[in-house]
Amino acid sequence: MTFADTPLQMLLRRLELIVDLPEEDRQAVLALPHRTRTVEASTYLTREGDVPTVCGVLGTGFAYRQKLTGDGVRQIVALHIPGDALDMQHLFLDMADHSVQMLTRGEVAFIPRKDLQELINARPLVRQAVLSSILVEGSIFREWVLNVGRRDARTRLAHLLCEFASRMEAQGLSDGEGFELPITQEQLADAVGLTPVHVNRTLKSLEADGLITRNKRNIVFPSWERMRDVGDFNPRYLHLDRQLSAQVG
Amino acid sequence: MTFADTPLQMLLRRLELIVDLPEEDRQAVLALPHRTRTVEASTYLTREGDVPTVCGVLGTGFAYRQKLTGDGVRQIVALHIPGDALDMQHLFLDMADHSVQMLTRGEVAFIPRKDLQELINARPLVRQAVLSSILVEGSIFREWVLNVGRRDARTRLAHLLCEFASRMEAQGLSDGEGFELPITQEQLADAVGLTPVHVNRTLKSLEADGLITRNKRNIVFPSWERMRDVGDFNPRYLHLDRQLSAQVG
DNA sequence: CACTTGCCTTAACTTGTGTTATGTTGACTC
DNA sequence: GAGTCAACATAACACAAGTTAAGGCAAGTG
Repeated sequence: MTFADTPLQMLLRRLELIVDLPEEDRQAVLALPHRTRTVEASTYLTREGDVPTVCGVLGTGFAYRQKLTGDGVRQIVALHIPGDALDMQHLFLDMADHSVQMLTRGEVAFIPRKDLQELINARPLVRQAVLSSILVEGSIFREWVLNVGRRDARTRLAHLLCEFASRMEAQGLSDGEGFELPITQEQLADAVGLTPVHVNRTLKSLEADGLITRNKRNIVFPSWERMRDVGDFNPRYLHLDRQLSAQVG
Repeated sequence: MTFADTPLQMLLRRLELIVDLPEEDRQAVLALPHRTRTVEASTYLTREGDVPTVCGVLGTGFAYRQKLTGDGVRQIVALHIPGDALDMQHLFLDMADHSVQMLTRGEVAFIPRKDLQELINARPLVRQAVLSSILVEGSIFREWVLNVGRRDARTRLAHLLCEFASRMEAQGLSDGEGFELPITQEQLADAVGLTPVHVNRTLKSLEADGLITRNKRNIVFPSWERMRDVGDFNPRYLHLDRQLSAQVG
């Protein structure tokens, strides 16, 4: 685990989880114009209604996407970990339909959208990798609809924790069973469509049943298998296996 | 409204809602190899776990995407109307993470996935249109997470009806205020994450308040404005305005 | 025409989650 | 080291939505 990687290196690593890239493509990704900045927790990277001009890439720290109902009730619709691109979802759209906000302080590389568009236009394999990762995000949104629509509080929370752990591990950011979930219970509630009070009850119940151990915001699964069962978690929708049959040409 | 259009013509119309295409690109879309078939209601077009090889395009009729929890509870994660492509979401993925099923009988053109991939590789503007439509679908998924996670039954149902009406109108399939929603209350329940009984209660309450008029499965909004308010509906997330700033090059 | 079937409707009762409110803890500040 | 603040914790109560069950109705079918 090399936490010293630059955001673009993190992005490249992510893309190479999807497709093998020739050296020339790898260099082209790393050569993308960008400026890297450290941003504080709760900084907005994109606001609903904005015209997207840059695409942020998370090097360190965490972020989330959120939407609001007409009377200001929040729903978090995605959580992002280092290596995630934060504005691919707006890559070809004229106006942001949701906001992106930092969950923690972190390092973000901002790539002009135009350069990213040009890169994927010029390089079919990079394009395939980027498009695949966009589609995987779509798959995660669908799973969230299912999670919020059809699972009870306990299952829903466990599912979210499993997803987070899986993704961290796939990106090489988890050393096994434990991980830090740097999120308040209120934010957690907004991610699973519950109230903070009920999230608290439910976390305590998971803990009482020995399914998780908490120490501040550090969470450990004593048994992955049991968590997987309780959370009705099947990682298929994360498409973590390398994409093969989709090869271009 | 020309209902006699072929599925590919419907698809082309959809793409041209997003970007203007030169004649050459239009011909290329229409020349995509395909076979068109009439399929019965509840036919599966894709099953979770399938390896995607074709991409269906709806010419007539309606379809939906669904996922199941581990104990078989269903959540419908998308509704599709004529002109929608039904497997763009799997265009670069190796395995289907959800199922696609016909809601009604309808005409579907099946395009080999490979040919579609080649088309968008070869033609930047077609690519931009297809990618935009994939991103718009992603935006709709996010709105569904918000809808199911944070809105009460009444608002949630009204929102779904507004979305459906808007999309039908954008595709030129609605003659104004009324439309047919060819869906059972049970399916509606699975789309909004409620029980059929509660959907029934809620529809009746909307009807009692004069917000909708029902006649079999035909629904009329006496006042769009009031429905929009009750459903907390802002069509921004549908990105119905033509995409301009995203022009390639 | 009786029979089935799928869908809609309604009612009585239950429950998971929301609401409101108060208290506790630990970190930070002046 | 008293004061402030954000986050977590807990309890009592309320209610929106779930559950179960039964009846109605229209469209098919033999």
